[in-house]
Amino acid sequence: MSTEKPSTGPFALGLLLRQAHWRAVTVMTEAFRPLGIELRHFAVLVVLVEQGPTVQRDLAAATGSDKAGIMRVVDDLERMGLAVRKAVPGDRRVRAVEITPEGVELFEAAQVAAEPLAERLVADLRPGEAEQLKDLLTRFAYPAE
Amino acid sequence: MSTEKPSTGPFALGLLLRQAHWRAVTVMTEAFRPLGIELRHFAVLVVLVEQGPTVQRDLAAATGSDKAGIMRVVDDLERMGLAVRKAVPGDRRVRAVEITPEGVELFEAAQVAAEPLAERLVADLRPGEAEQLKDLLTRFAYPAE
DNA sequence: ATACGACAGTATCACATGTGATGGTATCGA
DNA sequence: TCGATACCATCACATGTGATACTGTCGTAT
Repeated sequence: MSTEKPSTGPFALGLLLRQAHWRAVTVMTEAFRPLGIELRHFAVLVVLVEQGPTVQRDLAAATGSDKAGIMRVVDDLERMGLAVRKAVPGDRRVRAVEITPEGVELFEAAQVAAEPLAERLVADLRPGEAEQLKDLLTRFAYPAE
Repeated sequence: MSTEKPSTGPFALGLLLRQAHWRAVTVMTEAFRPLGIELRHFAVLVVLVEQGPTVQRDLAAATGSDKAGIMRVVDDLERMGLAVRKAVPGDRRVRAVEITPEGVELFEAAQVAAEPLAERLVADLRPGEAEQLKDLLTRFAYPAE
């Protein structure tokens, strides 16, 4: 599935981003496989840990998927016992999603599992270059205004 | 569709790559829309221009999609008159895909259309940083060996 | 008070994409 | 020459994803 090294031209950067993203996704997916979850499940868990109980609408906004996709992910998480939907007093339309103790446990296990892989991803970069890359990517991905 | 700025941790780099890649894809897709093709069509054209007539299996390897996907893309290109399947003398199993003059024409038009957008993508970076980013991404995406 | 628009969540559909099976051809070895 | 094996392109199918329509609830204004 690996692609060729791109040549120059206006598309070089895009192709590089694609390949780099693909590599990161592949490695992380592999890391999560033994835990029984996929990236998108974990992405939701991250938000739940950082923000506490969250409405599905906000989960969709925070992860970039749409509400239908979030519904399926939350369905999965609920089936696995990693999160629960709870009624919100005062607004019966919304159902807040809350992480369970099992979910927290798995989240921490995922952190531990991912750490060495994240290290290995940037192993070929010289000291400091990883931070440099993150800085450049941040400014590229979130241009001013 | 835009996601939140990622925090720190082992996943920051992956999330940044995702967001950066998404931005590049969005911009380029928009650039190709008036030409009537999509990114994956153009990706095949790039290979055809750079390497000349190419077997479908190699196209699949070069673009990262699978053989069935390549078949559908080549179907599209043939329908649009941008490429043709030609029998290969000496091996009747394979059909080499070759770009047509119309294909070359559209390829060059796409280059012209993409150039200013590629500039704009890196407009927020300081001089030289675009090359730096490309260099880092290359070493990240294609680790030694 | 009720009628209306806005919105959260759900269910359903259409479509795109990846995987396994099939047909046909070339290559190798006996 | 013939049979076995390898390989390419295609087809048919299953799976997953995004878009659409629907239900129930809330806020608001008349």
